[in-house]
Amino acid sequence: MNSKRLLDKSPAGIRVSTASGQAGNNHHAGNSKAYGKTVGAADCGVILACKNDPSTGSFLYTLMLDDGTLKEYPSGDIAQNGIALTTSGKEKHLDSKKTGCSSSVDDRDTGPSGVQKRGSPTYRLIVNGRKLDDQTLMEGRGLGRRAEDSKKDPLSLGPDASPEECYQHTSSHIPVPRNRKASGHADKEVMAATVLTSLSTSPLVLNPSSGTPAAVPDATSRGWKESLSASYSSSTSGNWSWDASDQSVPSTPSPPLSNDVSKSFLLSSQGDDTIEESETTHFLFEDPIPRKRKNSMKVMFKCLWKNCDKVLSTSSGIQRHIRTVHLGRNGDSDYSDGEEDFYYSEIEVNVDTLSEGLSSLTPTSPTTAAPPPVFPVPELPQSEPARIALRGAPCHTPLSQSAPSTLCHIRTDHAYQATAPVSVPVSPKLIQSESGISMSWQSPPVIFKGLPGPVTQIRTIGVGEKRQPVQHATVTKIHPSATPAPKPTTGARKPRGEAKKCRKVYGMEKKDMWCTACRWKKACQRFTD
DNA sequence: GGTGCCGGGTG
DNA sequence: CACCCGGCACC
Repeated sequence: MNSKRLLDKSPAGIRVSTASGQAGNNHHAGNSKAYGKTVGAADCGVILACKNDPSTGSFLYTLMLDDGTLKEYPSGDIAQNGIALTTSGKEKHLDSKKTGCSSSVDDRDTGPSGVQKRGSPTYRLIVNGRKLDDQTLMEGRGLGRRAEDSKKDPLSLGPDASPEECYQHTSSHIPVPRNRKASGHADKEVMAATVLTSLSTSPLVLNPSSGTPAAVPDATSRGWKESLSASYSSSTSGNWSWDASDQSVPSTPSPPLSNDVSKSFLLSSQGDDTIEESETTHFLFEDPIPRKRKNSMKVMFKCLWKNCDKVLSTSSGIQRHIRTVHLGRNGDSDYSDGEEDFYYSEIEVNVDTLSEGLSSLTPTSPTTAAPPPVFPVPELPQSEPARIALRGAPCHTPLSQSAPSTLCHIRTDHAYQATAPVSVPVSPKLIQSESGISMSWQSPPVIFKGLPGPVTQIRTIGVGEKRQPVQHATVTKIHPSATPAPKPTTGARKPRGEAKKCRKVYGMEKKDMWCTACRWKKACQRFTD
């Protein structure tokens, strides 16, 4: 279960954009495919997208150069300029099966046909005749990505980066490298890449064409959910910038989790969480060490103009882009009346890691304290360009939906000492942020401890335990009235769980195999109810 | 009576 | 805090 520990690094250098715009509305249509790949070579930037040019029948590769500018190259030019896209893989079957809509990533982990998921082709990007394998690719990247930001980057251009293949790949379909399990980093980045990729292609609220937030295509959602669930099963996955500075932002949209997500998560967790060697369990659920990732945020600027998803690394660049392309102004002039600010968003990309997310999800994490609200992003003031962190993306991307909400609980043997997630039995309608933004509070559909079971919620809700007040405290900050009256149910004992506990499983003679809680005569954390 | 685990004690 | 344990409720 190496896959449980994934996503140590976020694909900072990975930038994806839907060349055709439509911001997520048709990213399954196969009209345009986006691939993010940062190539360390100085003479190459980031391949942002590969899009089909219906007028010429050829394909255009959108490259972001290190200076933040975008250039488009016909596929022919790409080849002529020495950038060739090849693959050594044999992933055809995968591609054809997944018609670009379903997530291949999650299948890798959770699908029944897990075998096929291993051993992805080795995608290669050839730059000026130099074949860049994963190792090479990670050595240096454009977009200001620091070399240490990533050890591996399995996300590469699709197999046979021919236009054909390019065409077939949707943004939600990222080839998953195989035979990379050993390091584990590959999977991490795959997950990270998938998340970012899908995110960037999700509908933008500011995009009029995107319609209501709920308009996210099912396929997209499913892909998201699947990929996310995969990352959940990895036990460590993305912290989508839930850093402290962002907690104060009440407008962080993050729709409630779907049951699918939780289900997937639970299932995967359950599968992983069967009786194992305690050592393994310890390893898998080991508490990540919280770290600061403040300075690991890379700010990118994304054009919000309808049907335009340009992503540039500099504000000036994006402003220039908007002025020239969308506002029809003289591109040479640096004059800016600030109007451009309306048309691009600042995107914080956590270049550090996705996996550290869990570690930061402390009991006071907004995840538990403030369930992601569901609402459209209000118009952003001109004075401050839209600041949309990934988790706060204006659209209800699956990422924002679930990443923070579902990754919040770490299961450890000491988990009982941490604040356990509590499903507050409050109607979503009752919760409203002080800013007037309605928030949807659903009982976390995701059970934190890996072992699903109805009892868990009953238990957390119904019993006044020491751990509960912490939860209430944080909730109260959001909306005191939403907090049920403290239960003075002293003496109320929660019903005994039905699950076998360590004592029964291992027996007294193997007490050292018990979870710590059991050893300490605390509520078993290994076999939760 | 065995078990789970709360509540409290100790270092 | 980590660790331990008395004692009680549940089965």
